[in-house]
Amino acid sequence: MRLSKACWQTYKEIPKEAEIPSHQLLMKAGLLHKSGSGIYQYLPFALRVIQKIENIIREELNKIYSQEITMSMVTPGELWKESGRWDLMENLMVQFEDRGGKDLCLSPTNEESVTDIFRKIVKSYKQLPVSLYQINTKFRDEIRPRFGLMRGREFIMKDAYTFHLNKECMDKGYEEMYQAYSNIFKRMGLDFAIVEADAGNMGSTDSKTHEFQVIAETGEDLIVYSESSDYAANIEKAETIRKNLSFSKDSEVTEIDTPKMKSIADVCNHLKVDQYQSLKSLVYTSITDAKESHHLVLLLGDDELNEVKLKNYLNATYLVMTKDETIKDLGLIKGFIGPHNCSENLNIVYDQAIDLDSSYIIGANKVDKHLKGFVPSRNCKDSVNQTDLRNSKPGDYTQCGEHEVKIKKGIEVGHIFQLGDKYTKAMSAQVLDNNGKKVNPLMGCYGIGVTRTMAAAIEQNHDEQGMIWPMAIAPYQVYFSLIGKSEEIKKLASDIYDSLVSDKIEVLFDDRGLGPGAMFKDSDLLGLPIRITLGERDYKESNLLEIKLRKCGTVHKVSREGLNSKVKELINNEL
RNA sequence: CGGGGUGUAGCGCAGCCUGGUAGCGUAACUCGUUUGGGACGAGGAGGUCGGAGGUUCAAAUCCUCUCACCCCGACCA
Repeated sequence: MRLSKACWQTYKEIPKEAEIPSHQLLMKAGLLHKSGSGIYQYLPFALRVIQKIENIIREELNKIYSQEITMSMVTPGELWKESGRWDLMENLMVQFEDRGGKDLCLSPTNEESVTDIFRKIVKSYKQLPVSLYQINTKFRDEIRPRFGLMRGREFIMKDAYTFHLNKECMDKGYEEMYQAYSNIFKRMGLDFAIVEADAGNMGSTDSKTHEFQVIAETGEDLIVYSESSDYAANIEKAETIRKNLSFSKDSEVTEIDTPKMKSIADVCNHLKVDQYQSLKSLVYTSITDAKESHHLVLLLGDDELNEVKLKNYLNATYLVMTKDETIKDLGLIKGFIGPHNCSENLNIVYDQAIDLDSSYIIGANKVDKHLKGFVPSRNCKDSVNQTDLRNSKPGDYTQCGEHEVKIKKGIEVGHIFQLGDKYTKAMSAQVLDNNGKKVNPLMGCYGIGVTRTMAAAIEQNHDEQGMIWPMAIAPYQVYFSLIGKSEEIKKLASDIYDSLVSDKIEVLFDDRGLGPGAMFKDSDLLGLPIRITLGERDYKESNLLEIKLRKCGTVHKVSREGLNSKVKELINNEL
């Protein structure tokens, strides 16, 4: 592409709404325009990146015999009513009626559509497994779109679906997809982690699910991992253990004065003990099947509650912190809440890290009083419920107790799930097995956020000057700038450009005649991996062109004859 | 949806408190001079001040309503 013919404009200033590097740089470098909240236009260079990402995905999925299809973006409401998600997802889905009053929606995902296709075609176990995918636009009316492409309402997603006769087959399909995903992100040149994840509403709790996380400072997810083993999990899911805590056991419970000390830090400082010698008492209200119940959640004083774990443990539809007035009604004093002698309307849950036979400082349920020497196994009337509810922390150990964990941030770009028979059952998709018996096949579903991956690649790879694209997904491989204005040098540059193109090198030729500074700034901002400069003055002296690598700044001087092979070598090194 | 904020030229901002000629930087345009890290000079162009209503002789500025967008939370590729 010749820049003199391109529709491209960079900017010196960043639109104020852009807060994170990927959004700022995509706007500044003229790759993206905003159309509305969470809705963007992909300009030519962005589209090239998107297409490269898509093609890598296609190649890897085709290898595992997944077949590409395209499902309609607008789907009939009927399908969603069949699966029961029409009402469930009404906040996320844009729903509307056609002129005849029939319900329609913009697809936020396509389990229903694909199951509908499947049940119309597949009737026999001999046709299984089936693997289908599509890459197209999704619309989710997110509660709060933000961070540019990171959480748009309209976005491009690859969604794949597999159908299997039994669990064994589903596991095999899952494993293939896991491998394909690993290959996809490897080929894109991204630093990523594969982590155990929480299934959310998507699957049953025992089904496998993993997330693919691009490692980046601006990531919204926390990844718990160990360097000495292959353990990695999203913090929502991670179960790790604390080590080297020494507890004591007091012989009796005594009340102590703690005037105006409402926080654990205050009380423990006052008593000169470590915070884990106390119990943190949190009151939560869960709603399950429209029934409300209240829970007192106990954690070691320096631990934090993981709400996802609590929600899963309680099998709750919603979970909120209990309102102040309800806390009062339950006979609790905020700031001095504790598990001793409290209301029978409260369900008490202990975190796994608590040693039930040791003594702790707890709130006394009296103003300005705490209790010392509370031992759960001794001082609780009823049997004690205990489960893992805390957030993992750096310095914890994996379950086996051998590997210390750390935490880093990631951006979720891919997620693979085992769905089981949820949709095939709801939508009566059945095949005959080898006994002639009707069975509901098991499903897996697998997503990659294409546009989010583009943003994540920038989050991971940029500097003060601009973006730094990995070779495999760069809009072009080479930025070729010409400094000079004589007719001879222009002719030479044009010939070089033509020869690069005919050698199948993706080159962006800056023939706009700008000053060198402006060209270099644009080049660094756009972040193509390789920059070639033909400078009239230098070339007359030395007959050499300059090759500079965006990522490391390395410079090579090459002759016109050696240029193409050197560039090809550099490209192949990075692919 | 709750809390906070912002809307003035393509982009970034000032002006608003204390009402009275619509301003700066940058980009874009023309002419000339420039070519290895966002060149310089000169000239011109660009605005329903988010929208509606109100107060006033007079509103970007004060009042009311409204819309859009951004940030913090629940959601997710």
